[in-house]
Amino acid sequence: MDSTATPPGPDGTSRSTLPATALPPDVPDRPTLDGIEAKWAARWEEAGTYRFDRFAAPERVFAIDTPPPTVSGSLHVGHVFSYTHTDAVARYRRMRGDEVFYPMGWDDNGLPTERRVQQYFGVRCDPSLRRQAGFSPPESPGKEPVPISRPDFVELCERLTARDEQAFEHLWRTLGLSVDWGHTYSTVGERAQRTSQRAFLRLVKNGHAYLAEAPTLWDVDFQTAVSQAEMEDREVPGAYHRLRFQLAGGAGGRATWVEIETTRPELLPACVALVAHPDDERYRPLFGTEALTPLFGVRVPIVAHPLAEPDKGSGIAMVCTFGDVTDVVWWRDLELPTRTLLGRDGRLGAVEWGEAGWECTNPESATRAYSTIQGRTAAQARKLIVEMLASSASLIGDPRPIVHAVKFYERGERPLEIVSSRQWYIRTLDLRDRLAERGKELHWHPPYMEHRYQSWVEGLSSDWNVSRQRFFGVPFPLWYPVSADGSVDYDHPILPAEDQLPMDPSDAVPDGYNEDQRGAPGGFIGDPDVMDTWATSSLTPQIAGRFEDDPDLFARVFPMNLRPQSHEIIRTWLFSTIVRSELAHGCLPWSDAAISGWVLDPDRKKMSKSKGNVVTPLPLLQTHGADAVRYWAASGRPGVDTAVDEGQMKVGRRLAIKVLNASRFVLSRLADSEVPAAAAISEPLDLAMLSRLAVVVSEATSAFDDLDYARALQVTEAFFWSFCDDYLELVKARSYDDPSLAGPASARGALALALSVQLRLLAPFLPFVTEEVWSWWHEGSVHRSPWPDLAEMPAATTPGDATVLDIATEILGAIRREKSGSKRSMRAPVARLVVVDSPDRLASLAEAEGDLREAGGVVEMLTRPGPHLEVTVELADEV
RNA sequence: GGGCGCUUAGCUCAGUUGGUUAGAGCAGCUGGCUUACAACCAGCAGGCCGGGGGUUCGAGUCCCUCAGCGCCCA
Repeated sequence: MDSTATPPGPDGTSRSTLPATALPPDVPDRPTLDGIEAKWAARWEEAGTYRFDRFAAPERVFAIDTPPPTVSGSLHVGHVFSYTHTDAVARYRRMRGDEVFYPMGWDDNGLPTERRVQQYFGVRCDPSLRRQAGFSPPESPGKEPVPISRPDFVELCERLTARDEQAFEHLWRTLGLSVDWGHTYSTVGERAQRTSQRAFLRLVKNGHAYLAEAPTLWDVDFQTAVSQAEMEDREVPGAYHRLRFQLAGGAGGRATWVEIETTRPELLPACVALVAHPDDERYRPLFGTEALTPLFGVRVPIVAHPLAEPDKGSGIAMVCTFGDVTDVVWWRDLELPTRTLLGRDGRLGAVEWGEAGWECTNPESATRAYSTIQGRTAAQARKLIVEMLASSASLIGDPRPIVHAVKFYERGERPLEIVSSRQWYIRTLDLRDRLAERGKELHWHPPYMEHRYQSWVEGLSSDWNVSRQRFFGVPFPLWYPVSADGSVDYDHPILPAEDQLPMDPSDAVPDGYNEDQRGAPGGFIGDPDVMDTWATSSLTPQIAGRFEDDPDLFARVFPMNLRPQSHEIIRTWLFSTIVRSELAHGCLPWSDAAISGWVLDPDRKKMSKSKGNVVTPLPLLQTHGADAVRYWAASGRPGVDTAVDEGQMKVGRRLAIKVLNASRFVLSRLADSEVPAAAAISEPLDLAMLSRLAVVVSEATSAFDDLDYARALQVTEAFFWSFCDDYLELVKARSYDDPSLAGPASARGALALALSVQLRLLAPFLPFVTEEVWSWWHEGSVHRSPWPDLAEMPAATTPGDATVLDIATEILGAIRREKSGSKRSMRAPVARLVVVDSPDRLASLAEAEGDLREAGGVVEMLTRPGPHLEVTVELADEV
């Protein structure tokens, strides 16, 4: 066996990848990149090149929990960017001998899919409807959306997402992701539903999930609850309104008014207290007394709470149920009553003034005032109530315009309201300290990304609301008993057995009941909601690893090694996955998290649909080729935002073409006879080149071990170009000589080894061209060949010592400079070359003299000892 | 308001624990078809390393401060 050709594998066994008899090489005359994506994508699939060995020992498994892309969203160049990073690492680990578990998932869960289906088919989900036998959607969307049952709606969602998944899979295969397509999952598929429902039931049983009626962040347009993680602040214009409240029983020379400032005057009817800071001297005398709301005459207590800000407005605020999250804190801490105003549709509901909870001094005038705003949206009501306040002299001065941060659902268009509703929660506040610890245990790449996680954990203010009032998603797998009087008993949910999962309670019937009893007194009713998409996405390790469905597989792949994702979903996906893993397994779901940056548009602006600057990836892949696009992506360092740069893709394509041509040249030098073994590499210049390459191998290896694929690429590429430009030129003439001589044999051996090593170093980045070239002279895939190792180098190689190559290259450069400066061809002969340098360096030079003279066309070469390098080049006269 | 990151050539970016004259690619300019490659090659030019202050024999690198950009959290 040829030692250059069969380096030992990482496990010490020899993995035969380079048969010694693969020559003469089957090298095309005009090698091309055209069509190699389709060709190799198909062959890799056939050969199962990236198939995961599900019986691999756990310590050999490298498992990747990769983001399932949202299939109903558009293909985005950002996908290509970050997935390439992960793929490069996956390919590296595979070549290192790991069994790489690299499944792909599709995120088809949630609102984006729901909306797309509504528009595409012209339907509307009505959860109160029963499944229709033999249902088929309208031929084309009509004017009015057709109401259909939840199971039917879900089926349409599945039908549409199946199509979207194909587009994504096509993209990934074109890009050359080395995923095992046999392990694909979807976040709303049967397996995901079962996993998600089972995990939820277990949380219910052990008390980590609970049902509660509580103030809930609510989007009035989507009419669904929203969790803290889906909420964002936006700066919007607003105004402070100064309102005068009469003090109840204020007499005897004391002030009879108090003035508050509010940005939400329309919530005045929902006012339940006035609050000031306990240390605020201005209001201290008022604590414990009461005031009357203007227009409505409701008595509200004046109370103290440290969250009241003395510097804000007049220093005293009105507490409403509920204007913002601070109101909720005050309401809870101070045990204030509830006066609910806003309904789920975002409009002011009916109020019986004077009745219990709405006691007031004059029900008649309160009713009159309220009738103006009842049924209006918050924005409409605000205008109207300001007019009324102004005419009743309760509004002091003009509203003061400000810009302030208001909470929005990240997909929403109107500010979030807070309504009281019944929701399922997962306890996260209790876990805060442990979650912070887990954040410290996780290896973050780059490390500073941990701050985002920690600040999120520190800022947690509520348990995780996982109920969503939507249709497409994973249903809550439970029912509630309906009492004899028709009221629903939420305190005693009916849980199914785990082997009944997945199930939809709007379709399934609990044991001991029959379908007739649905909704009837003494019967049952299904939970109408679906889970937050993150309640399912947070289980991707369990879904992909088939937790409980295949415990043997799960034990091999979990905990996983790598979670790659972008930074904006640290608080959602990364965080929630850690929560679920902590609750279910008491450990981190993965050891390392690689956080990629964003892709920016060519002008370094953030891409967004609304700006219309989203770049789609397929045209780029078609124009430049997959390897070229991957090259651009892999140049973006971990965590760094990177602009789409077609210039870089062109550079990548040139690199790929260079690989073709350089390989063709090297292999043509090897065509005539057997490839010499590493032991035949004896020329100092060849050994020097390999010394430098040995350094590249170790640098690329340690960079990859640190998940710094970009650095691995950079050192490899830099070496490759100098290898082509300098080393190949220096050995070219010698490599053409009689192969039975030692010099030419050494050159040929070094060329073969260097090419083999470099193709393997480049394989994670340029999987197509390296495989193409590899196939010219090897059986098997370069992607299953062993990662280069210093043990492959000839024994005489000294990593790092490349003096012979350095000095020969320097002098070749001087010769080229002279020819270029004299505007002569590179072939122009050098009549005389004089080199002055230290005796040591001259000795090194002597070892490469023959090659240098051939490469430079040097007729006569003289050397002289001196203090530093000095080169004189005398060109021959032009003929 | 608290925090994180960035600022180096016209552009995009490297630059390790402080250590020769700060690097690369692209773009630009000047040449060259050289039996692997004109989808190529050679060469040249291009920098107050954001501003200021400090530590040090020595700072792009460490500390302080200011400014701009981006992001996270409240």
